[in-house]
Amino acid sequence: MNNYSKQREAILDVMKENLVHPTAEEIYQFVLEKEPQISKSTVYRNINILVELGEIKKLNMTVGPDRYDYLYKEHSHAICEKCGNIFDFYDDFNKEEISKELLKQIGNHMDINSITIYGICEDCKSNNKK
Amino acid sequence: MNNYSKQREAILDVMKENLVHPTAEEIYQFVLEKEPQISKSTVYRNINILVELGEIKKLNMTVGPDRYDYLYKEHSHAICEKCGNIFDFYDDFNKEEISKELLKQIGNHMDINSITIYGICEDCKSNNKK
DNA sequence: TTAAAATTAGGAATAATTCCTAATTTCGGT
DNA sequence: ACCGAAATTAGGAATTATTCCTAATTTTAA
Repeated sequence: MNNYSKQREAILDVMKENLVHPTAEEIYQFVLEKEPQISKSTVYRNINILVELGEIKKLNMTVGPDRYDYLYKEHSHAICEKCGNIFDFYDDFNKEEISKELLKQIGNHMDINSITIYGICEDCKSNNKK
Repeated sequence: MNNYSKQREAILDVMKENLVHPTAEEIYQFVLEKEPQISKSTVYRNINILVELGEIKKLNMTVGPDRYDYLYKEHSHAICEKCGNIFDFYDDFNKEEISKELLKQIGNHMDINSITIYGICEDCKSNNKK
């Protein structure tokens, strides 16, 4: 795993150009413009490889399909569990500190990749159509 | 939405008895023992209702299907992105404080439901079969 | 330049979840 | 307790999201 291919390049380019947390399907649609013959399985396979390589990040959604993010700059995410909106969040609270706290509590080291906050956003609170 | 049904009751009971973060399929299997005629769609529908009612929490997984948790006591989760292991995490770092920070950054209120940490656990680090 | 290894397109297969419908259960008012 | 309206159910079909399979093509590295 890790040979060059213009398809994988195009997918990474799309991620760099679109900082909008696209779904796999949306990435596929964007990439089609650059590589009209690309197949969806290639998109999925390469997304997974790029996640594995740490080039992009998978955002685990409560609502709808998972989303992906290119980390041009280290940040975390706050996700609305109702509408799926994602708010970028530049950590002031510190991973190292939380990491130490976590270690104390679960008696287990963990390499922290990200901290995600799940909640209900302002709009969903006011448009409360429950 | 919100009439009594023994099926929904049984699902909530299962969640209270099994503090193991089951998947929807696992919940279905557990509930079958109490309600042998229950259908899977009923399980899915009621899981969603219980999440909506705030009785149980949905855990958004990186690997495998999503999991659910009954919050017998308020806590957060640290999830291994490789093996899917979930570590319960009793917040010492304070939601209120993070909430204020978030507000400053994204200029938007949000009711924080949970904070989830994603990373790679000790075991996956050492058994590094990448 | 060439053989091995990796990647691809395209579509089939699988997994997870939601939707549909007619029958049953629950609820609220009397 | 009875009755009509509203909610819920079982069962299965349908949909959505993702992975897997295969033969052909591309990339790599000697």
